[in-house]
Amino acid sequence: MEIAKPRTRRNARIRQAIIKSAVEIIHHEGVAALSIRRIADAIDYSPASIYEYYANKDAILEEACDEGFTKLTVALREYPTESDPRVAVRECGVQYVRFALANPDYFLLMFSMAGNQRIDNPTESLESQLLRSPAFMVIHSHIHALVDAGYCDVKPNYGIFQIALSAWQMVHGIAMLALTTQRNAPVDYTLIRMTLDAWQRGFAHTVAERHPNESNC
Amino acid sequence: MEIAKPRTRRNARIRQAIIKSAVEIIHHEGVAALSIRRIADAIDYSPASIYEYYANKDAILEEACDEGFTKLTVALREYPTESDPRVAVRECGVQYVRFALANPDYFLLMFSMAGNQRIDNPTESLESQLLRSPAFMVIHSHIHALVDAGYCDVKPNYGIFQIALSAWQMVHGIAMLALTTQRNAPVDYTLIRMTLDAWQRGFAHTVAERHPNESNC
DNA sequence: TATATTTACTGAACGGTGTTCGGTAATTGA
DNA sequence: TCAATTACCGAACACCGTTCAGTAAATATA
Repeated sequence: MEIAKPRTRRNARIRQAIIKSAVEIIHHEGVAALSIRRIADAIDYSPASIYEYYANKDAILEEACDEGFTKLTVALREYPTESDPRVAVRECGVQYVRFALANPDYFLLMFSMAGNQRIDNPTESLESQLLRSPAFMVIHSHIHALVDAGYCDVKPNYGIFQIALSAWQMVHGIAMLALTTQRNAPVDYTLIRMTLDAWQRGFAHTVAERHPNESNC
Repeated sequence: MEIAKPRTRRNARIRQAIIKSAVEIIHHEGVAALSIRRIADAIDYSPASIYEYYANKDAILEEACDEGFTKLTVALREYPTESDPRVAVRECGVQYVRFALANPDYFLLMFSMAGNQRIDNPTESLESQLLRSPAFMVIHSHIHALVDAGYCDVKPNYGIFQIALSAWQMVHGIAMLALTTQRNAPVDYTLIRMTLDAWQRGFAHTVAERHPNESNC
């Protein structure tokens, strides 16, 4: 089993071709245009043959999404870690939004599939799940550097993980609203940077103080 | 044309029944279970008859989404305006997240349709478009009160509108990530309130100052 | 090399979808 | 009462994801 047999490699190549054409169709014609018959056409197979390589359409989409998250991780890593962590955090967020806007249908698909993902361990905490996600870890490590550099305080019940999650929520909201409700409007990255700087300023020094008159639940 | 004719009222009632059953199906069985034949069954008509009242399925979904945004607006208005604006802004955000989590499929549909909405005036600015949206205006007016009370500064190129948009982006990100990637995880509203307070703190007094080493574009 | 066995692939079909269209029944206005 | 409009439906079209029996090809066995 050390060396892959020809059959196994052919198998892998066809699986790859299926995913590749799926991603291309999504990118060029939108996710609505993607069908098993369309993929089969593109790789010169019959529709039924696709099912020799993937259990169903969802399995294909899942694998395409996994690739998408890998690409997203690469994009997030683009800004160097060794620079000013305040800038790194902000530019990492900018990269997130840029990726979303550059691959709108793909990005929307990634996050509409995310809920259907098979849960390997349902009892696993949200925190440990996210800490195994490379894309989230890029944000997390930048936040870590921000805290280490003293630009940001952590509280007992609101630590690096919570701040990183909040950063993800902020940039995800910017990206999603731009994709869904402002698809035609031009994107002003100067404004986005100002927003991200303001977000960051909120976590400087006084993270966990609550405003008065809190209402619970 | 002052008084509606019986035919017109019957027409309106059937249109309403179509939307009502559509919303019910989405709420009880998810958006994937919704079909023209399913709606026709529910209101005791043939599938073809539906097309006497709506041009196609998208027109039905659009009207259902409009209703959803109205319900969202009502939910956002739940917290009183006359209270401390800092708390009002935060609790308005909490209401946004609560609505999303209470109507997951409906909420996701609303924002997946939003991009397909017919644009009455394509040249209209994003700002004036949003200022006509009642749901956004609830957030906007709370931010207005926050600024008026002196808790928050405005800059020439980053005013009330931008702050309100940023607030929407923040709560939308929280809601969407909770719905898509953390659907099984329990939601901690205490943490969400801390996040929203931190967001708000970022806009206190020093909104538009940029961090060093800015990279443009 | 010849044969048995596993693998790869396909055509046709099933039940579902949104949508259209010709025809019929019901309602309306004159 | 009768013509004209409206409401409604059955049947069909073209697509979808998926299954399955059956055939062709590749592999393993002798």
